[in-house]
Amino acid sequence: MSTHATTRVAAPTRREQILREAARLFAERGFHGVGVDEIGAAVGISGPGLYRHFAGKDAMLAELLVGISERLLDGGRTRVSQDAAAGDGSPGSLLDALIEGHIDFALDDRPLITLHDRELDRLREADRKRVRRLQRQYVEVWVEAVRALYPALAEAEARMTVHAVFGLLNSTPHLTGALPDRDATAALLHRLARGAFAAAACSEVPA
Amino acid sequence: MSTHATTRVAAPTRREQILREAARLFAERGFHGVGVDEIGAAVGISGPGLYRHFAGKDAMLAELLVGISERLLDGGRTRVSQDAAAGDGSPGSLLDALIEGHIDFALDDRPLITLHDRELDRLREADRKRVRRLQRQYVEVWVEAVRALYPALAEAEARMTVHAVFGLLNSTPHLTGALPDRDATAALLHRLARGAFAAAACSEVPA
DNA sequence: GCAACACGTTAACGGTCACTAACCAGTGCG
DNA sequence: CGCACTGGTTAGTGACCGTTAACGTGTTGC
Repeated sequence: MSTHATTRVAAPTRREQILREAARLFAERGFHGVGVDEIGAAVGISGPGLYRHFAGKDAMLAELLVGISERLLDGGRTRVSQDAAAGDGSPGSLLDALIEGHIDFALDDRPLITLHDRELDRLREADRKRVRRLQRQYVEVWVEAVRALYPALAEAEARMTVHAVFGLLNSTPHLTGALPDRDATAALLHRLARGAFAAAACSEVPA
Repeated sequence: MSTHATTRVAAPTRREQILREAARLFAERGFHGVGVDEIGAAVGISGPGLYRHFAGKDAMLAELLVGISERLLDGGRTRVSQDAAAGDGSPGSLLDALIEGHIDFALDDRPLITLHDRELDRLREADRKRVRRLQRQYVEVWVEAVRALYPALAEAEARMTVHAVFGLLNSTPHLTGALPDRDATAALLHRLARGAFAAAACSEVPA
């Protein structure tokens, strides 16, 4: 990859570099478990040099979590629009697109996924509310897609199912070590998610 | 251990009380995020009084995590034996029993479930290895049950599916606040898990 | 009665850690 | 040149926190 990269995806700026390493370290050892000196060391500068780029450790976590949540929501909404525009009819296409997008995210940004549901409580009130709002909106995008496909499914059950499927898709970080084959993993996860949704819709209230 | 405890389930001893509150606090704010004074305050004693019952903060976490892992594995193995003994034939009965047991655990001991996959790295090497070993054995119990029901499913995929289903079942702590109806929740989760397993077994390699 | 002990208490200590202060090298620019 | 600004550096500081020390108090067995 590009040391100079004359074109678009410019070389990763220092800020981004710091954020990436911080995400990795936070995911590995927890927010409180990693010191600013370690974060600095991970990008080649040491300790308080970070304060030229961030107001503090909290600010790094906040930017990470808000960033993840925004990217997830944006990605979801983009797929909704694309699917609506393409209007090719197949009823599950939107749900498939959402699942695929989430899987890409879970596989490519494992540290962020870990942080996303692990360190939310370490945020200041304002940031936490913002992240929760974004998360709620993302869930809502999914719930609508699910209910469009399975109209018989009640809203409460759809929402819980979406949460559960998130847990399923986000389970990849728990697989210690690199996973063997990315495509096969993605395909399997996709199948599992669809299976869960189908089961949710089937035999809704079992007497 | 027990001071005298002539009988079985005596009133909750101080130790157990401390463990429960510590689990709750660790789950809420992370191992490093909660101080010994808070744990003490949660059980009515203050600060260093805890050291009459535990060697240190680490020891509490270790006992919690080892305890969870042992209870899970024991529960799983018990159900395997019971199912084998009852030998009533229905092929999915063992898997259903495992799912049900895990759901009971996830719903009744939410803080422990949270700790179980969040704070493992805060343990000393020896304890961490022990917990991982127990977890691996528990997964293996599931993998065998799954492959007994779906013999066509490859072992690697079965194992990954089991991990994913754990993620699905363990998603309940993320549902902020008390869940509305325990039985309905359990039934839904059970259905989702079965759906995921069925999907894993279906159309194993898609060309 | 009293020694031993279980179970607390408060005070202090040592280390860690986020953050600040003060300082400094390079770069672009008039 | 001089000047400002960016992005570093090291040293220090105040707070927090896990742990230990020293001490006290009821209960229990002999």
